[in-house]
Amino acid sequence: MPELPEVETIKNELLPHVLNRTIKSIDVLWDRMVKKPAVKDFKKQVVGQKITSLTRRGKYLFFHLSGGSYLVMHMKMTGSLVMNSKDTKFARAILHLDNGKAVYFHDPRKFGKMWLEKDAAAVTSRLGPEPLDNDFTPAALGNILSKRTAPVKPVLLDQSIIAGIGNMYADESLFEAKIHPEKPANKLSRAEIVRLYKAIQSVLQKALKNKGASVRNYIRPDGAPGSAHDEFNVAHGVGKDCPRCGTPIRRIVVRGRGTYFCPRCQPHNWR
DNA sequence: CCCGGAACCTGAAGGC
DNA sequence: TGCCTTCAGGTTCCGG
Repeated sequence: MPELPEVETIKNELLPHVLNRTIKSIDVLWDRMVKKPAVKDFKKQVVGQKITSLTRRGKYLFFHLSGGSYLVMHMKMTGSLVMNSKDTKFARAILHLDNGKAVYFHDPRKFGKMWLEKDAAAVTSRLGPEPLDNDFTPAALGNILSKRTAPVKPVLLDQSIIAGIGNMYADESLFEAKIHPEKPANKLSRAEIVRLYKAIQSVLQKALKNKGASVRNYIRPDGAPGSAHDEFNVAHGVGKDCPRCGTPIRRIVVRGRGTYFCPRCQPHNWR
């Protein structure tokens, strides 16, 4: 599902198609995907606008419009953006551009949303730091974790704490850092914090290099899949056995989220 | 404040 | 083979 590496890939690959293009018309095929304003007003306010930039923050995508407002999109679990798609079975909205091309918002599960904001800060002010930004340091991560008593995994998933990490990259990062997903965040040792920091960086960078992970419907704007899932170690139980020690991968539920980990490499080493 | 759970959805997977 | 149930999970909202 689209997390930071997937949304970043969508942004990078969509940009050349949409930059400086004017939106000629919009088909909304599933009204409830438009959060605000009402569909009729939404269309009125978007049609005729030029796309002056495309940016990402966390898992949100921002189309900067010439009028100064922002068309915001969130893919949630099964959304994808495809240029000139031929498969329209799950198309929920279509943006027609003045170069004859069209952006298709596909979403089998209908969780995805798009809406208008006058100010991007309405969305971004509620988000924690970008994990790949320079100001996100091991010290910053340690500071965040030291204030939380919750299990470390749901802390990684909380977008107001760190933006962009979802279920699969949280599992992969904790595996790489050899940390049990249920270990209370404030009980991580200094060494574990550094390992987790490095793991988050390498897991996200590697996924970016591979253009995202194509599990659950994610495809890139040109219709091709990403390949980051080929390098997953534990997410979704891949392989069933730990690639490092051969121990069977375990699945538990942490705060309602399916969680895969190696009970031997990620030991219960507290209290 | 913090937490748990429901709601939103429907394709896929599992059980019988 | 096929019907029925359960699961998946990002975000928001509601209740305790």
